[in-house]
Amino acid sequence: MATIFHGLADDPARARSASDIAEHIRRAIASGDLAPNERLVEQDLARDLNTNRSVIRTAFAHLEQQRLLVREPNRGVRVRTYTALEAVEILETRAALEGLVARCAAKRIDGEGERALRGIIGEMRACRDSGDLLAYSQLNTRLHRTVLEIANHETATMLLSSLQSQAVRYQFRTVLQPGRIAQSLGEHEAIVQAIVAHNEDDAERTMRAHIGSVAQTVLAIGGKDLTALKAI
Amino acid sequence: MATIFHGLADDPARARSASDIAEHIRRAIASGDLAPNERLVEQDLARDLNTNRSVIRTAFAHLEQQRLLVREPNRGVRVRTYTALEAVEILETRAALEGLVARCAAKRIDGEGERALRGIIGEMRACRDSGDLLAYSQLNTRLHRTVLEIANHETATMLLSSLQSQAVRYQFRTVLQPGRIAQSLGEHEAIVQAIVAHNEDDAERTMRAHIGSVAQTVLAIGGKDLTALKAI
DNA sequence: GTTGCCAACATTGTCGACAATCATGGCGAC
DNA sequence: GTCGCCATGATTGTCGACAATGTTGGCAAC
Repeated sequence: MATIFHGLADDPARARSASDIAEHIRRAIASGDLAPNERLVEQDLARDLNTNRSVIRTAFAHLEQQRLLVREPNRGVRVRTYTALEAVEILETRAALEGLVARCAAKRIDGEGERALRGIIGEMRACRDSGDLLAYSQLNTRLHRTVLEIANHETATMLLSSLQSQAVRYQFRTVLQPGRIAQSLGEHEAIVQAIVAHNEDDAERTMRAHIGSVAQTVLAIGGKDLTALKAI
Repeated sequence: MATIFHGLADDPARARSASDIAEHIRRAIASGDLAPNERLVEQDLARDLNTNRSVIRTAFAHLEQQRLLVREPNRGVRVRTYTALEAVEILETRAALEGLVARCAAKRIDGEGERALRGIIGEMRACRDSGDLLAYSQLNTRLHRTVLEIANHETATMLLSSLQSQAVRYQFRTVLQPGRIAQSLGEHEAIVQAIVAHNEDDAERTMRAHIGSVAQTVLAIGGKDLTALKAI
């Protein structure tokens, strides 16, 4: 049997911790090296990754809790399959949670946070003008993370990161079609405007509208080939 | 050293699986037998619960992901402490998620679901008249669970159960003060009415108002002695 | 040809032993 | 008397071996 981790088993000599292994497997799932429903055998992974079964087992335990793997008793674990329905569910849930976060951010925003948000919006506008989609996508991630920091809502942050880790099962390709960038920027501007104005209702509403818009785009592009939850 | 699980180590001969052990520890935390910040030693638990360290370790891995335990590298795990701030966060997050769930329930409700919800409301009214607080509290749990089933939203259900498992850290005492039961019933009636009318906006709004009301009650009663997230 | 049983195999679950790491307390130097 | 170092002990992290379990394939009976 060929190794499961083709080129991924780099530096076979180095020992790795359980969380390293878990991250490794997560990437393998994200990149498609591990197919949905594929079975993972503890002994094989231990050999391929130059470690032992205990480490693999604890890594599995973590990934199992993050719903990336499913365990069948006495039969080991499989890569969890995802459905289009589930993609929609994840986006709906993100909308609810990010709405809450935006609301908290609007409540707590201060001068420093306002400067940070306005700075990112400024850079986004530059990207729109230069047409740099990749940079825009990164700014997008940064904007959402900044809102999370301003909100300072540990519980929501944790749940959102859990959703994010499930989203690795989608291929990350940029969803930014021509035209979408302008719409996305407009939505982001509305969100920031509401937050800096301490307008909690508008903050939640615009954030939810934004993620709803992303969902529409994803579904329109994706169909069965669901791509890119990343660029929100 | 005395055993950590006083009377809890019932039937010391029976072997338990990792998930049994995890449930055991969860109860111990909920009941207060394990104090916040208390350190858990793998060897001791393995002895007290008549099992071995491997089982304890996998149980720890699960509880750690549920944020009931925190691990310090090479120092083992502790019972996670919770703060009043976190209690508020959990309620806020529940409100956001249950609002989403209520919305989905309003979208999908059918004749069978309507009968179930109306049945529960009927029983609740009987409890109000008879003053049976305990039965009311159980109906309350059943109502929320039924709404979850109608909504059929796996992702939100999972996140909510994760929040619930964190809430075990609060003492379960009934929060139903005299007078609160009438208010609670009114809120539940409004939620059910919105759901069966397929009114998604109202469903979300009333559910969020309801949980907000619970939060107020909990905070008013609790203060530092936060009790009873259960009776919502 | 089909069905049912049995044996061999593959894989997970369990367990104890050893190694690595961190905290604690004593001892001596200053 | 206080500070810093070192030895000791306690606990987690790692590892390999064995037991339990489920699966697969072959063989025989019908």
